[in-house]
Amino acid sequence: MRDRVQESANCRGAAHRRQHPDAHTCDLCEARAFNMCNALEPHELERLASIMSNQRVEAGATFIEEGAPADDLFNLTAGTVKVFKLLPDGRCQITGFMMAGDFLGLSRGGAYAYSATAVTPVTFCRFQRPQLRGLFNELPKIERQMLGLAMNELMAAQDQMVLLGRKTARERIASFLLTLSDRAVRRGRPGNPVDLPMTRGDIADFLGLTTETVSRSFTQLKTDKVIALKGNHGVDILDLDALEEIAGIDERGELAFDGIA
Amino acid sequence: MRDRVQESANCRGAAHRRQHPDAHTCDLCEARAFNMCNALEPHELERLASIMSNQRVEAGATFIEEGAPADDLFNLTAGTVKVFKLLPDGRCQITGFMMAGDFLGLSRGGAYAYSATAVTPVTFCRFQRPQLRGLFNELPKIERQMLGLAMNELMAAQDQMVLLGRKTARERIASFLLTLSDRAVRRGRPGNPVDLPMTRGDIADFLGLTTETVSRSFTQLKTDKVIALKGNHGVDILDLDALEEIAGIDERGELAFDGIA
DNA sequence: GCGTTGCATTGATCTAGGTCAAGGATTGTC
DNA sequence: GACAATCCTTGACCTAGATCAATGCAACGC
Repeated sequence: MRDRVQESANCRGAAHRRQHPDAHTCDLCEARAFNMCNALEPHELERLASIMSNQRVEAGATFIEEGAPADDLFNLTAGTVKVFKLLPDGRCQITGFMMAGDFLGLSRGGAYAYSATAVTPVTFCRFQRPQLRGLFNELPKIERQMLGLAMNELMAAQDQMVLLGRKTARERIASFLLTLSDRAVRRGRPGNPVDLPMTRGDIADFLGLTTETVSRSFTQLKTDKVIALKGNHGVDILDLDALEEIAGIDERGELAFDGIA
Repeated sequence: MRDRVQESANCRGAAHRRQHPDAHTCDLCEARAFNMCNALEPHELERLASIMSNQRVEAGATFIEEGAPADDLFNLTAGTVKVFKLLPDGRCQITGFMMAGDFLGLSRGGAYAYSATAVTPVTFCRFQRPQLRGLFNELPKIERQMLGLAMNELMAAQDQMVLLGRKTARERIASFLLTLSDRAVRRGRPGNPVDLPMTRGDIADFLGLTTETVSRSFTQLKTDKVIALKGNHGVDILDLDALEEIAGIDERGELAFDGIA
């Protein structure tokens, strides 16, 4: 979980795209509709593509390490990434699972503010900070778009604080499933058989629980006929109303950020 | 805690400033150095002041209510505000204590994403969203500044998730004291006798604990000679190293956001 | 100056979820 | 397609912090 990704070693497979980044790359991008490129015109997109590289990392690769020099910014185009922080004694808190369209690379004092590990194979656009900063002046639209993304993430973080501070294990699991379902829908995928690419341990580290409690809560919801488990990485929502009731509603409803308002 | 503030009823005292907002108002602003006005030239500041109103609310006043139409944005200039969310059954999670320079008024789907109540008497600049949005086009600097503020808040939120998800009661209290101390220093106030304007109940709702546990943790730290209590609203840090050790370090260190990098 | 009234502290007890320990089920590899 | 390596589930037990219940204290109005 802690080995740094070597570009040369881990980014095969996307190499040809990396060497010829062009507008075409962006045309095919599945994340296009909900990331910072959203508002850009074709020629602006080309400008953006000219300063980025397309990369791919395998599941398990840690490509951002908390405290390391924050040279780059990442925009996910496919796959799932866990973003986490460690306490000195090794306790882990996952602060978010990132998916297509999400941004990565927050820095504080020039160092990454968190670590990031691929949960599935992942592809992303990689930007060098100075170049991206230059582009901000050229295309202020991007900055506005990023502000929107940041605000959305901030609201998601606040929901997560409510979850971590005040919800029971059962409520946390219910909220988690609904959130994942919503995110899938927003990305044009089915919201019902919920896809759980991460392990029970990851879910535990995200929800402030232990693997055992996560497992027990799943079986409890299964016993109550609210969900059905499809292997380790899928969940069927059998009774959506019940699940929402358990979760305490609130997380549903559009996560749409309205400009700055 | 839930009564809506009536402008006419609660904003006396600042009325004359509200009717004549001008650059002078901003000249005297104590929050100037660390809020969104930071980067503005005098004439730009004047432009900003022309679309805002200065207001004051008393301790206990709830001036933002979750779910209400998010018409305005607020920029605190003095005092402390608690930002919180409620679960359907009344459980409360405070997602942050806001101070001079902080922004308030995040919205989702046109409605405020949280409630905000003044912990002490509070003053703020109030903006109507459409007007502020217009100004963004005119002064993109503001947008950049806001992006920085949002990123900083996001990092603080991530630290808080680690606290809520993985820290013990004792560690939470230690972290909380250090964070408050740092924020005071960043605002040019003494960092050592830490000022706690909020109640034990508020602290509990922020740290995901109960009043009793907060109280017990304070007395425990007092017994260990790490802190001394100065009444209910002040704490002397006697052994900073010990406190940092208990907190798990990490939150200290500049919260400085580096542009977008 | 003196009740009143919300805080804060402290104690006794309870419990949700953690910890420890054993199997079972998947998944990937050769 | 069998083995290894994870990952998941379940059970027995334990503990940090919640809950319930007094009691102490200090700020404020009159």
